[in-house]
Amino acid sequence: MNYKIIEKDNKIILKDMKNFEPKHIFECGQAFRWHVEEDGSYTAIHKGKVINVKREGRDVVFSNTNRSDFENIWFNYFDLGRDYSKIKEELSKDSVLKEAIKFGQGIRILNQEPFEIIISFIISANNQIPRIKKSIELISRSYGEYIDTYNGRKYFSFPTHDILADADIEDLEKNHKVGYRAKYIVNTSKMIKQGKIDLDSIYSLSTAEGQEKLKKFPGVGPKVSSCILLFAFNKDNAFPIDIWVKRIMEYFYLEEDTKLKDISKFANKKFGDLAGFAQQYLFYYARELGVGKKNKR
DNA sequence: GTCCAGGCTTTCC
DNA sequence: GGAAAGCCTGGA
Repeated sequence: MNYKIIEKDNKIILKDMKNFEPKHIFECGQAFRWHVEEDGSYTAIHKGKVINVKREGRDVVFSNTNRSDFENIWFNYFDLGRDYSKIKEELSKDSVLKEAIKFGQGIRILNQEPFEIIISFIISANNQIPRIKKSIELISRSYGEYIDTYNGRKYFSFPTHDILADADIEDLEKNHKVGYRAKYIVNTSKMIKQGKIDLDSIYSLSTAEGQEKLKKFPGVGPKVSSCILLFAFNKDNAFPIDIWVKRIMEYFYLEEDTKLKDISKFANKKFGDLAGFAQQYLFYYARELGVGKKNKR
């Protein structure tokens, strides 16, 4: 890797770390549990550990952690084994991506926990990011376990599929603000609890095969399954098409009202194995620009 | 078999 | 009042 690791005072510091910008990573819509602190750092919980991340000049500082957890948990979570300079160089051959990467140069794709991501993206359908975050927080507080307090804020683990399989649908719907998605959450959790679909088996499947399997869950369609594959199962060629990506793809590459399947085919052909990374740069770019609002018919 | 319209909870702008 | 990281159902 292109950086040096220093450990001190319950912190891990990566010196001269490139391609790592907390704002880009945590606000490109892939993760919903990162809380921004007053000093611009971000705090979240993953695998029963609370961590705080901050960029300080040329370095990135990880607080409330140690060498062992960093190597065993966070190295993989933050995708630190991957060469993002190479990915950006390859994608920059396309002029649109070259511009998009200027906006979100510090984006990385996190490796998150499958069950939490499945439920999070079921909630994301026809929803807004602030509200998605709120629902996930409420669910964790009610059904997860208290783990730690950091900077005055309590952190709770995301509940297991066994817990959510037995949750009350009306309680989720009303008190946790997920609305009609509540039954999808409970029924998906039940399918996993009953062993109808083995999540671990998806790691070794192709993207297309994994997508077919995930779409068996209620509330999971083409877009949500693509997100799950990209953000939890390491499928780099998955290309989730939400309203923003649809707009920006039509704006720069295709005509308006292109069918989702055709956008998908185009993206896979154009970006190939890097489609997932391209999607993240494009999504961030589209939202920064507000593409589509001005472009709308 | 594919395609498409309409409905869905609630919050945010 | 419209839109929001869409999906499900029913009918053509």
